[in-house]
Amino acid sequence: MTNEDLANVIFPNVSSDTSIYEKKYPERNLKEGAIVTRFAPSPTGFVHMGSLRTAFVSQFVSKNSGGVFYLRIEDTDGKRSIENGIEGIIKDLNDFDITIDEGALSETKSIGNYGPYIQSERKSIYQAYAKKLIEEGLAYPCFCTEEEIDSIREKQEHKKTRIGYYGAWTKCRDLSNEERIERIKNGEKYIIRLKSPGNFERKVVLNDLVRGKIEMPENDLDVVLIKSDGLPLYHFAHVIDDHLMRTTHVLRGDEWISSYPIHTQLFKLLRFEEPKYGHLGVVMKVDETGARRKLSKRKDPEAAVSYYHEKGIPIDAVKLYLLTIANSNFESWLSSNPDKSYNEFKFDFKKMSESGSLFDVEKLLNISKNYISKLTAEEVYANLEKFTAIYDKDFNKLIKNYKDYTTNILNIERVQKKPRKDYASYSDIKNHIWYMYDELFKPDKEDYDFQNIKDFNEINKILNLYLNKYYDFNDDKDTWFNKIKDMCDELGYASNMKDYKENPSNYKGNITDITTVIRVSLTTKAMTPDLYEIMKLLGPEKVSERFLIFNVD
RNA sequence: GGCCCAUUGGUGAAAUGGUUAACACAUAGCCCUCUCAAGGCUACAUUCAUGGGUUCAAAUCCCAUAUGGGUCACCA
Repeated sequence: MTNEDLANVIFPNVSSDTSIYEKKYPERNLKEGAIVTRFAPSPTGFVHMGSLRTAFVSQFVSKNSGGVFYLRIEDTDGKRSIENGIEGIIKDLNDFDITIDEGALSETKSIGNYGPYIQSERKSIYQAYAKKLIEEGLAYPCFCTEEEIDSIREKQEHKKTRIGYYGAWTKCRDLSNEERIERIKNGEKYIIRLKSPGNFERKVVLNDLVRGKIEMPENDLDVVLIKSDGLPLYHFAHVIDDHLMRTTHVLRGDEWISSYPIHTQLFKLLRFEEPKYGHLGVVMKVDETGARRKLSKRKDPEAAVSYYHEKGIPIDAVKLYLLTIANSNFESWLSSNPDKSYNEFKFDFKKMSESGSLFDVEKLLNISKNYISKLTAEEVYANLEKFTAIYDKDFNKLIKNYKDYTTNILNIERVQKKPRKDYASYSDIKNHIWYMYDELFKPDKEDYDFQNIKDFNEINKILNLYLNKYYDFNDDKDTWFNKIKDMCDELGYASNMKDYKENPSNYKGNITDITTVIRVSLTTKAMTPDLYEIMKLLGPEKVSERFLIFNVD
C-alpha cells in the first residue's frame, strides 16, 4: 500500500492539491520593504499587557513600512477557548485604539482577502497540507495512547536521556501502511505526527530580529501536526497561516524561541519561504516578596488592557510608554522631536531590549502626566467627558452642564511654556477640581485645612477685611497681588518673604499665611493651582459666599 | 535533567575593545515661588552577577561558576 492510499484513508474528502491555496492567496502586491505582521491571540481571556505590546509593535512596524497588520484568532484548542473570547479581544484592541487592516472583526465578520482569519474555520486547509505530507512520507498516523506516551517519558527520565517522541523511541513512525490502514479501519484513535528528518547533532540558526544569531539543535521530534479532533496544533497552523497570509515578519513572545527548530523545519518541508522572526522579551513585575516574575493575568490587574481604560490613563500615553520600553532610543527621539507624532518614529528591532523589562507603573504615570499637560483644555475636556460618561456619570452630567466653565478650569496654567502637570489620568481630574463646583463643594468645618492660622477670629478678620476693602473681581493679576501685599502690611504680616526670613519675629506671619487663608476658605485645600485664576473663575458671588461661611461663628 | 536566553544603580536603560559608565523615572537636598504641580541646580554604580583568561586597553571578546527566565503537551 502506498502513502497515497494511507492519505486517502485518513482524509478521504480532502484534496492534497494545495496549489489552489497558493493561487487563492497570492503574494501581496506591496511596495518594496513593506512589512506584513499579525497579532494572533487565542481567545482565552482578556489581552495581556505583554501581548498588547507585541500587537502594538507589530502594528507599528507594519504601519511604518506601509504594510499590512492583521488579526488572526488561534482557537484550535476548544478546551481553552472561552465564550465571547473573540469579542473580548476585539474590544481590548479597540479600547487601545489598535486598528487592523485585515482579519476578524467579530465571531462572524472579517475583512481582507486572506481569510478565514479564525483558525477553526481553516480546518480543510490544514488537512490538505497534512495530506500532502502524508503522501510524501513526511507525516504518519500515531496510535499511541496517553499512557504509552507517559511510559516513554518515564523510561527516558530514568535513563536520563532527552525527553520526547523521536527516533528510536517512537512506536508508530515505522509501522507499515498496511497496519496503519487496518488500525484506522478498526476504529483506533490516532493523531498525525511529523516524520521528522532532523538530526539533533546538527544545528539550525535563527537570525532573530531582536536577538541576533541563535544556534539550536535541529528538530528531530515527531511533533503532532493534527490532533484527534482533526484540528492542527500551533506549530503546524502557524506555519501554514503565516505563509498563506503572506506574513513577512512574525513578532511573538520569546517563549517561542525554543520551538523555532520545529517551525523552520516545517517551512522547509512544506517548501514555504520562511518569514523573519522577532522574539520579544516578557514583561515582568516585582511582586510583594521582591521577586521578579512574569506579569500575570490572574494576579496583576495592571496586566489587563481594560485596567488602563478604567483608570482613564490616555491610550496614547500607554503607547508612548510601550514604545519607550520597546525601543531604547525612543525616549530621546521624543524629547528632541517634541512636536512630532510618535508615528513618525522609526522603529528599530535592534534597539529592543533582549531581556524581560519590568513594568513600571510610576514611569507610565509620569509619561501620562506629561502627555496630558501638552493637550489643549478642549482636548482634555473631550477626553474627560468620554471617560466620565462611562465611569463617573454624575460628574459627567456636571461637566456637561458647565462645559465652558470646566474647560476654563482645565485651562488653568495650561497655556504657558511649562504647563501644569497634575493630572496623570482622567480619573485623577475630579480630585483636583471638585471644589470649583458648588454641587460638590459642601464642606464641614473640619474639612478646612488652615495651616498656620488656627484662630477663627483671625481668619474671619482677614477674610472680612479682604472682602470689604481689597477684593475687586475686575483687578488684573498684578493689582490683585499687590492688594494682598497691602493687606499683609496693614495686618502686620510680612508681604515680602525675604524680609520675613530675615526677621520673622517682627511679623505675625507672612504673605503665605494670608493667601493660605483665602485659598483654604475657597477650596478647603492648602494646595491648589493659581489662586488668582481660581478666584477669577469662581466669580465674585461664589467668592464672597465661601468667605462668609465663617462669619456664622 | 537536555536545549536556549538573560544578568549594568531602587527601576527602565545607553555604551557594540579605548581612556571621567549617557539619559529617563524614583529618591534626597537646595533654588525659584502666594501654596501646590512643575521648572532649574546638585547628590545617588571607584564600577558593569562572580572567578579566571585574551589584549597596550574589556561592561564590551573567550571559558567556567552562580542566579533568574523560557522550553521540552493531542496549550498557545
